[in-house]
Amino acid sequence: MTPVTSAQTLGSVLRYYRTNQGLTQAAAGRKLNLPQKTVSRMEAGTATMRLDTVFRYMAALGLEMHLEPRSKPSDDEALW
Amino acid sequence: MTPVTSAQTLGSVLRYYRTNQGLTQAAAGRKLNLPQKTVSRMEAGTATMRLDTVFRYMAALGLEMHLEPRSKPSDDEALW
DNA sequence: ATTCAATATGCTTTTAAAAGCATAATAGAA
DNA sequence: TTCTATTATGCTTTTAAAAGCATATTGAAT
Repeated sequence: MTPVTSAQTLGSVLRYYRTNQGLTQAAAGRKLNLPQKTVSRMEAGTATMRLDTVFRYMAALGLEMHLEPRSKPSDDEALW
Repeated sequence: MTPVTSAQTLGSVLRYYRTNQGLTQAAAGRKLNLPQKTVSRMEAGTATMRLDTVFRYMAALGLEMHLEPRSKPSDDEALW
């Protein structure tokens, strides 16, 4: 759905999917040994987060990523 | 196209889009002040890469990201 | 085979993430 | 408003990315 071009937006999208599954940060993180603290930072949109941490969290939420050419010049607002 | 669930696959996909645009690592990186070295590491699939570095490179290539539920249990092979 | 462009790699400094230890702040329900 | 669950944040150690300096290696063309 929402195109992601920043850590901020990525954080919101991840939070969206987590809450949709009725999970707390701690519960989601437990699945792949990510401490609640780290989940919190990631959802907050920390830009310097490590890539593998993001992929671990995506695995915990059962998500996959797709890359494609940008549709609009810069549409990186959170929409929820 | 290819679902991305790891730094490795992400690297291949980024490389795919770059070469498709007839760009060298240096040329692509120059657009957002990423040294060729960093582009090389990213395309090689360095797992510990920083998230903002990935987004800068995506911007250089005019790409956006989309997250969605995983289609298959684990389909993270490069397909090209 | 040579050559040159392109990619991979090395060393160093500075900067900060990850996670273990935790507590503080906040939101949501009764 | 008062609990309590949830989320945000703090300090420390260990580990490594980013990028400036560069060189080594590889690949593609003639």
